[in-house]
Amino acid sequence: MQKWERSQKVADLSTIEEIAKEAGVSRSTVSRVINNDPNVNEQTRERVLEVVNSNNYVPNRAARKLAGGRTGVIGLVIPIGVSRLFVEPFFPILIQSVTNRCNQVNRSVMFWLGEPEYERRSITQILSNDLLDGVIVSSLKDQDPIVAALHHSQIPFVLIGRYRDLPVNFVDIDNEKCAQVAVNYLLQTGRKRIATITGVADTMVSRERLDGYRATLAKAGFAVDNNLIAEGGFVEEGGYAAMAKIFPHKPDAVFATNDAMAVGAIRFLREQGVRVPEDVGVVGFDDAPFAASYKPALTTIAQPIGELGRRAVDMLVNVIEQQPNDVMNEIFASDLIIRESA
Amino acid sequence: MQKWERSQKVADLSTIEEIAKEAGVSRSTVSRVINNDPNVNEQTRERVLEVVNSNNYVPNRAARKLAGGRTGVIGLVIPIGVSRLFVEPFFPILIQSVTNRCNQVNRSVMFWLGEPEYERRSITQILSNDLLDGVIVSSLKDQDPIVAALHHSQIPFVLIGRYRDLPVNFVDIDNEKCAQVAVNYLLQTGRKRIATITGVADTMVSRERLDGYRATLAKAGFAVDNNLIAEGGFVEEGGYAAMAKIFPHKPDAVFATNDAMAVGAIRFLREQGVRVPEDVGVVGFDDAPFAASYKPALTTIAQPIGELGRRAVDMLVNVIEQQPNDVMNEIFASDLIIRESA
DNA sequence: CTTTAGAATGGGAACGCTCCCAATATCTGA
DNA sequence: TCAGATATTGGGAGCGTTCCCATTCTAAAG
Repeated sequence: MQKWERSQKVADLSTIEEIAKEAGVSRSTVSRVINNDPNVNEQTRERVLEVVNSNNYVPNRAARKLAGGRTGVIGLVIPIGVSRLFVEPFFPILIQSVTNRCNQVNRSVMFWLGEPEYERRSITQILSNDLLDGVIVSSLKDQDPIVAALHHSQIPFVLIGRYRDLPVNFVDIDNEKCAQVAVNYLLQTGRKRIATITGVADTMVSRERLDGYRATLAKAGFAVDNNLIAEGGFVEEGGYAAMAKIFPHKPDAVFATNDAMAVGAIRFLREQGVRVPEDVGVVGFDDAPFAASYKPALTTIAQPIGELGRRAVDMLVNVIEQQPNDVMNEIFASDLIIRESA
Repeated sequence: MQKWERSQKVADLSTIEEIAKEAGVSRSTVSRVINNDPNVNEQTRERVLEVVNSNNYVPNRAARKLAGGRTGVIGLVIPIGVSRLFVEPFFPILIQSVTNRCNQVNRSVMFWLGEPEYERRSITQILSNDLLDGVIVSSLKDQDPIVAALHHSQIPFVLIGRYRDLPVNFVDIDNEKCAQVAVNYLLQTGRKRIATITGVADTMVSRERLDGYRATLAKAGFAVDNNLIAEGGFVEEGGYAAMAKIFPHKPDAVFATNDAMAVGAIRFLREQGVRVPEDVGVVGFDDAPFAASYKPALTTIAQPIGELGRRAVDMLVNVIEQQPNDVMNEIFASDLIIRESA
């Protein structure tokens, strides 16, 4: 009930003008204080701050926005369907890390999840949503029109995962390198017929991981057998189906480009009476929370998902506030976690 | 590229005043049209609408709010930590269904995910976030101060899951009844020592499921053995640990109050060489996406999660627009899905 | 043909903030 | 001691809406 009273008090002095009066200064001075303008006398600042805090004053975001300021609201757009959203741990972790960081830096998050497909309406809604200071977009398909639209608009934005066609701000991991590490490990452990299960076509991340797979195999002097490549759409069922397609071609290892598909693949193998890792080694990708406790525990590439989300927020805030001329990129390292499955 | 040009056009005529000029009417008339005021000549309305549409005009939400209108933004608050968020499929599905419905009814979603704990600051931030028309809250603990705060403020809100201490709007399932169905099924199949793994203490949902378990057992003439009750915190690890505690007391069945814990319990049982369902039957709760493909396929209670989310949105929109005097409640039915684990 | 109710429309004021410029207070050095 | 900076502060204007009241127009009634 105490908190209840506090929140009651919120309503008492709720405009900048009221705070100003209480503190014995002008509206402008209060504005300067809450916006960290250096041109304020230190004592005045303290006095104002005290009134602000004791009244639990929070500036009205709508008014602030209208007057040309910022709202402190960041948009998060993840254009994928339900099926992936709740199967891949990537997304909950990402969402969590983005929202947490936003809260830390005193921002709110507005959310758009995978519409079946962008229509003009959705994009318009996001872009012309005057409440947003900036936007974070993850898991794009190639040519997703939202990027061009965002790029053309003046709204600051950051991608999680890179984009080919335009110079944009992004954070990402080095997918090609990751694939290389995974495949090399498989090669080192003596595998000869290494398959791969790819994610979603039209996707940078899928393409890069596949490129890495191909390049590494080629470099090691192995021919790439297209029968050993199948698409799994990043979901467990897809991994199962892809494994079914690949299996007749006698792989002795599989690089599944995420853990959900690795699990699907293992499920298929198990049903065939194939032992993992003895007969076929499986490497996943993501280091999902279940990866360690799964039987067999998954050998997998650990993406710093939380770090990606946090950095995306920081980068976006930086773009919003500093308006730099150059685009910013940041590539994160990932590790191979060796466990039981390969 | 076409879409790009469209979004360019958005910027052209972007204020109500410009639209008014273009349509040859006043600001007020345009406002009436976009707010569906009946006092507008039909021809005028059409003309205005045409200009609005061809210019892809969207009213400025900040201005609208400031002038006393609505923003069309709904807050979604889910006060749980990461650990549950990405382990329980309940949340992604809920989030997805809420955001989708919001998009359908032309609303945006603003998001607060499980802070370690509410501080005054968080609540203030949510409540005094003048950008919100209303709030949906899910997965509360008892006495969560946000409910009292919300209740006291004038902000319309709807809970997903009921709340004991105050008359509030909510949607929910009948947890007690569900538990009854699950336990009765176990009894019917001849189980004699039925255990239960509860979720998070201080939680209506846990308490209700436990009450249902107790009542059903009592009604069937069985004594309730507290050794057969353990808390699992709604996570897989917790289910495993709870099963470890219960196991020495020779249960022949377990009602796990969600699927994640059911999986944890089965993992433990398997490690002990116990067969499921032959030696110990396991019933879960949620009908998680993995429940059907799990081995053994989970017998579980199917909650209409998507429906809960959608109805919560509809109810909230109704509250926002109609401002009814009475609180609204809606209880959804759930089904027992019989598969292999019991 | 005039009057009047009602339909349709227009425009001022206000919402709470930031930006900008002007005004005042304080300090510096010769 | 005084001009000229410099530090601090104050207040008007305006952001794009909605609400409310006033005004204009229309058509029916007398």
